[in-house]
Amino acid sequence: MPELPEVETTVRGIAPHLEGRRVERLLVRERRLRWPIPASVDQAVAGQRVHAVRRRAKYLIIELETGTLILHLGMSGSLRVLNAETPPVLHDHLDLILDDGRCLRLRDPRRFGSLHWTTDPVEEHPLLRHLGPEPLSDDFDGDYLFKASRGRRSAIKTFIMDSKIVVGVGNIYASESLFLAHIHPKRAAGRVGEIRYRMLAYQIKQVLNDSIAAGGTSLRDFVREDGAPGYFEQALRVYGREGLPCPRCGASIRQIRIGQRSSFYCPHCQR
DNA sequence: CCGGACGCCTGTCGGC
DNA sequence: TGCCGACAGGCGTCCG
Repeated sequence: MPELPEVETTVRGIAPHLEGRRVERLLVRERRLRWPIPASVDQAVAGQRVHAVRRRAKYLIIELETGTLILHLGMSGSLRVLNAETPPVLHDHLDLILDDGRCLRLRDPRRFGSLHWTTDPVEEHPLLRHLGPEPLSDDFDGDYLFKASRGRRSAIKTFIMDSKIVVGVGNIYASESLFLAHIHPKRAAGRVGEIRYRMLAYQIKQVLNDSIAAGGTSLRDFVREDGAPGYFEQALRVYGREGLPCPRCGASIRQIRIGQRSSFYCPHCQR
């Protein structure tokens, strides 16, 4: 579900409601997320001031006074800021209850999301330690991708979805950016040239920024912190558009599987 | 080290 | 109408 733009949209939406507030308590209704939430987390966070809310890869980082909450939305998670008295519905697994009568509520039907608490520097957490650069940062560019891809035989789509290479590029934006850069998604990563990688890095930044500006993509259950959907779905060029005409040349968009994931491309524009 | 397959879980949809 | 398999925005783990 949420890729980088959806997580970024969520962070921007919730940060103003959380920063500077105090966490009254953490209310967990379902501990069995991707990893069970230890009961000790509830004790650890109670009473603490929220210093900052930010994003690293697809993780939401909530900095408290003595440590950090690391929240992942998995495939189907979404966060909303609600009055704490609002009755929970099915799959509303936890509330971070604030001192102003509101709460941050996680809904996650598939339970692939997770919540971790750490008192160590967050970048050293096992889940974050080996992550590659942020795609919207200056360390990410075509030269970096070109060097990192030498000798790689995997499909370029799989390559750019590898979080050790670059974070935040999920199944939707991988297809979209490869279309915009005119690269066939099955091309071996090691056989893509420097010029193409410059174009690809540029298009990854472009499509992520455009999606953030539209509030992300709401294919199924993603909603923003206020319950509104994102509007980038209507801007998708190839994802989910099998059989429809390519917006550039009119050829029929194809759907194939690469590494067990659906992939969409234009057979005429992408080689 | 690399690449590919699997599984975690619920909901939805298409075909029969 | 009901059932069943396929599939869905992620990602850690295991195996060759």
